[in-house]
Amino acid sequence: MEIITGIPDGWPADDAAALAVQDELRDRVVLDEPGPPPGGGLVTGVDVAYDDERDLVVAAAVVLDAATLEVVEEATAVGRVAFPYVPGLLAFREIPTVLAALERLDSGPGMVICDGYGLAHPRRFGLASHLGVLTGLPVMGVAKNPFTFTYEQPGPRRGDSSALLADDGTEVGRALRTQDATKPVFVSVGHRVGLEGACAHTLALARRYRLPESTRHADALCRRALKEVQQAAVQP
DNA sequence: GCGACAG
DNA sequence: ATCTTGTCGC
Repeated sequence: MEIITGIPDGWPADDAAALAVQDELRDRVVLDEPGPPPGGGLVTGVDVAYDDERDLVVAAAVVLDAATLEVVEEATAVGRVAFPYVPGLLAFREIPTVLAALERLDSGPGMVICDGYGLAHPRRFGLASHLGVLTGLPVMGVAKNPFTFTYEQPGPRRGDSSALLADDGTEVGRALRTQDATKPVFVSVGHRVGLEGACAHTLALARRYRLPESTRHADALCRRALKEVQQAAVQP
């Protein structure tokens, strides 16, 4: 469980190289599929935690039964941080280790839900889109912040939503209220799923808390796994 | 030029 | 993301 995922050969070494990769992959995104029907099947939450001191990143993938919200399977992976944090280039920091965690699952992941954005991105190719193109899986993103985008405050009730807008007025996602009187989450499409379906999945997975159960489980697991790795580093 | 900016 | 104590509230 302490195998460290290597950074792939040819991984972008600077911003310019990363921008070129986004430019090359962006038109492989599939946006004309409605995606898997909400409320059933499998959904997999992915998330990462960092230790910048040791240059480590731990990724977690947690598979849930979308109907019952029961955990079906969990996997983690440890890697080297593959890129600095640059707004708009988040994917290059997380993807190698997230892929490693996904590959360690025995079950098929179904639809993947990640922290961050897909279409809602400066070049319309955020983490969720990137992960989708690399895996071929349906992927959507649920973010906690609006990034650089603007939105009208949605209604106060669970299920109320409003458009998340880019500078040019394009709808790149939705601000979706998942609980009464709590801050909305920001949903966007990654790959092979529509915005309506992505919002429906988000609501179905956020019955009780603001964030979907998938991301809550993945977040808890990668933090736990990171702590274990840190303990092992101190006490060999 | 300056500030803002998913995680 | 991460650094960090207590605290208000269901």
